[in-house]
Amino acid sequence: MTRSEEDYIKAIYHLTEVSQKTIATTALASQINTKPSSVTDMSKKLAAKGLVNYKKYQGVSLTDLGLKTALSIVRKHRLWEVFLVKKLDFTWDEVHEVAEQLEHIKSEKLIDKIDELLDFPKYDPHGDPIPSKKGDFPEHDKQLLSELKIGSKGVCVGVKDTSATFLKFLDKNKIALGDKVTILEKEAFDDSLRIKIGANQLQISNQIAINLYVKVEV
Amino acid sequence: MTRSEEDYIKAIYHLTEVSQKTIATTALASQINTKPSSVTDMSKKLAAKGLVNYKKYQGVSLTDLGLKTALSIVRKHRLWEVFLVKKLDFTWDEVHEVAEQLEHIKSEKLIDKIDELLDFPKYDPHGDPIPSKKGDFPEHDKQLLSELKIGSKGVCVGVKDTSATFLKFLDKNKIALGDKVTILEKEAFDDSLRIKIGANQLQISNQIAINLYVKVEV
DNA sequence: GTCTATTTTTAGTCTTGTCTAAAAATTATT
DNA sequence: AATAATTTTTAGACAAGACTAAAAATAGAC
Repeated sequence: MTRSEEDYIKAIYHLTEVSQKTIATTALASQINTKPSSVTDMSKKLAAKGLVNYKKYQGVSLTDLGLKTALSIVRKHRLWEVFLVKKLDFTWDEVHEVAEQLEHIKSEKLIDKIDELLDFPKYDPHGDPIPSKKGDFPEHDKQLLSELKIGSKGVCVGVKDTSATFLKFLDKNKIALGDKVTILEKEAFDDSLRIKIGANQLQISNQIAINLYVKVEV
Repeated sequence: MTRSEEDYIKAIYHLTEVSQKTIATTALASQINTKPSSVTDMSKKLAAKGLVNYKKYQGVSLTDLGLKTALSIVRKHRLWEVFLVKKLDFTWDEVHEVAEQLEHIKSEKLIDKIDELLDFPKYDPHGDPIPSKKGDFPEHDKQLLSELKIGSKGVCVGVKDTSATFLKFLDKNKIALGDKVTILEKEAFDDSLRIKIGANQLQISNQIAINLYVKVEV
């Protein structure tokens, strides 16, 4: 598999996570920063290799083989991210670009050993689950902070937006994965929330609340 | 720089280590497993980028910029090799192929952090010196085992042939870098040597002796 | 010093992955 | 249901890198 093919497979996978059904040519093109005509060409090639289902004018979807391939790439990406943060002191907003390169390294032994070195982590630095070698995901009953009722408590477990901007903003506000949160108040006017996080109280905008995942205490 | 360009630069560097002068098109082609005509094309491109000196029919040599580039790639390659052996328990005959991929990862921070994690090693698992960030090499007065006189003592510090075949052969004979050796006898007939290595005695062929570097005790 | 033999370069082709512009199909509108 | 708008595909072109075959230059042999 070429690097480009892997990028397409991964992009299709990520789009499928949100929209379920087949991925439209234009959607894939914009995800991958290319033109629809290029996507059409590549779709044919990937279909010929048995990685995607493709019918003219109907977009693409991953085959079982394609899904397996995608999961292997996602696994590598997320394991490398953990490695960068845990072993090399990268911050969580720095890891993406480098992992984007490292995910294409071809060596099964390498990634297995990295997994072992990290003691088989289940989540990457942004709280995204790391598929196992077989492709299974750890189950996680996370929900967006914005969905919680007043008074409910939870623990921050992930971010939906993984942009450096958002991550640095969280750092600045001393919000980190693992922190305990309680919803104190909801402001109907702008959907902002007053929360207790760790020992502090904080007023956070809806924009934050809809991008922060929490695991609710039962 | 593309991956291909980096491969050319590295190959020119390695050929220069042995032969000093300008590198012939055919020599470079065979090093890189390609055809002379492809080398000519690439030579022009690299010359246009200021990485090599190239004049028709006269081969190529690295410019200062080219040398700097080569050293940076060699540095990355060798640091990754150390990482694979020290942190991930790869054997010294397994590391080359993977390092060949990892050396192309573009992130200055990444390689600096790897360097730090490994505590700034000076030699790779085969005993080859690791250039510093600035491009300086640790000095090393090594010589081939075959060049030693009877009775002289030394320590194994490197291998000239880094093929998996040779490395595994050394493993099988319990010869490792760091081992102390003494030349006991030289067989004029086939240039084989009887040596003391660690606690054992061993008869080794000239083929081994001309591929094993030792640092002589003074 | 001429005449081979070898090396190197050129010219033209191929593949991968991309693009633009135009044509075809699908979807939306009324 | 017919037409307009959008999406998708095709056709043709281009850049990077590589290859083959032929031409040109250099090196070696006598």
